[in-house]
Amino acid sequence: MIKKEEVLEKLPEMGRVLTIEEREQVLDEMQVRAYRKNEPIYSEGDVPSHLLCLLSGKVKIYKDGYRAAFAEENYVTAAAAFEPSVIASIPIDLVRQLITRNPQLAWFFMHRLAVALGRSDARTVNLTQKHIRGRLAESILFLKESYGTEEDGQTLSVYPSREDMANLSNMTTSNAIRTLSAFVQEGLIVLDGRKIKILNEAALQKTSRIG
Amino acid sequence: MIKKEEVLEKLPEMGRVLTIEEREQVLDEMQVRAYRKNEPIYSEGDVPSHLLCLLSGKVKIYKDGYRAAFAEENYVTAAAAFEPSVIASIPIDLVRQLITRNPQLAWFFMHRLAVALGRSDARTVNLTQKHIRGRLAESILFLKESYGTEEDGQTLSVYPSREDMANLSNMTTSNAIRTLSAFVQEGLIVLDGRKIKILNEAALQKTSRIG
DNA sequence: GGCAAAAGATGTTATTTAACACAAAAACAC
DNA sequence: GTGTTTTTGTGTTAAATAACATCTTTTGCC
Repeated sequence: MIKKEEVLEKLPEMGRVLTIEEREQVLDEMQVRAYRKNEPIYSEGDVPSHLLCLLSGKVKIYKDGYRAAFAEENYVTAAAAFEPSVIASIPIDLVRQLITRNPQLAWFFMHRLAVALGRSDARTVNLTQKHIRGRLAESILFLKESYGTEEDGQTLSVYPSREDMANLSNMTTSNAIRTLSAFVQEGLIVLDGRKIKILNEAALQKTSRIG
Repeated sequence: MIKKEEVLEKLPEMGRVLTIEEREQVLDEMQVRAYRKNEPIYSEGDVPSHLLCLLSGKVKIYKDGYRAAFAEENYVTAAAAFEPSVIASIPIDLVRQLITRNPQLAWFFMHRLAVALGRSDARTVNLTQKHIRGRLAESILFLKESYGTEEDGQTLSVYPSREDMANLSNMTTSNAIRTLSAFVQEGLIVLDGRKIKILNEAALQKTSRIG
């Protein structure tokens, strides 16, 4: 069982800009739920009525998470737990209320949306302007930035399948396998099953830029 | 000379959510300026200190406009007037103040950012999953949606060069020229210099989907 | 008008990447 | 364990698209 009091501490940056009373209200109306591995969280076409916050675990989102509720569109993607995960859901009406009363929260979300928009545009450039090697190198670096590494500081702490890597980098699974092998040959990375260990990050960054 | 009073009327949806006093303040601090054709508006690396609103004319933006100021990043793109244009610039500090006091304005911007993020993601899919014909067809339809048509309801009211079409669709100029010609052969469009007249929008939409 | 520069058009070739076929290995079920 | 499915790996072929060369037409400028 998850204690709600512990949850708000984890609501990453959002909790910080809330007043005591607002926190109370969030705790009151929020639902917290655990998901098993591969359990669906939302499906394409669903109406987003809650702001979803991933508290722990990992989720495979096919496009995005918190965007749909604000755009007042339905989900165009689906999401499922990638490993056992805990998710808090806050009714979007409450979020709207809070934003109305707390301008700092409004800035918080605007800022995140604007940053996400910049990233999305950068990703478009990455996927359209770079060749296979550059795209795959970028994906590996992206995974490191997003999820970090194990204690050695080199091994990614996510273990994506070759197919996942292919989807992330917009290429066929065959080409992801082949190109990963090439990176191993060149001493950029080491593979151990699905574990990816970065040996030469500088060279990987260079590959991401020039292919 | 442009009268400021006339300007606020034109600030598209933003003006609507402002109170009388807020409008006064915007009018007071806002600068309005005309740009000649091809005159640069901002350059890559500039620090965005104002919210820019295009009042009339057309601007060629290489990536986006109002995003950078909220993301608190510098411009990663450049923009120039595509034809004679008028632009209002509102200090971002004032916008921040207004948002703090007027929650509706916060919602307005959040909504737009969220919608733009959805579009950006859709564009990524468009450019990565579709083949040349699909991408070019989509670009033509996009231009119709964004800028509309002349009185005949068929001729686009923008006149992009072949190179512009190529950049928009992520292909070489040669291929843009060739594919546009193919569309003419197939009776989808008619070309007259840079004018593009849509003859068969349904078929164009089908081409955009299936290539 | 006449020249220079830019834009448009078209054909040929080279490269990249997807598609496909198949085999080996690993994960999973019973 | 044994059979089954999924994932991974590798080679071959075919398709899409970029790169390049060349020519024509249009545009802008003096």
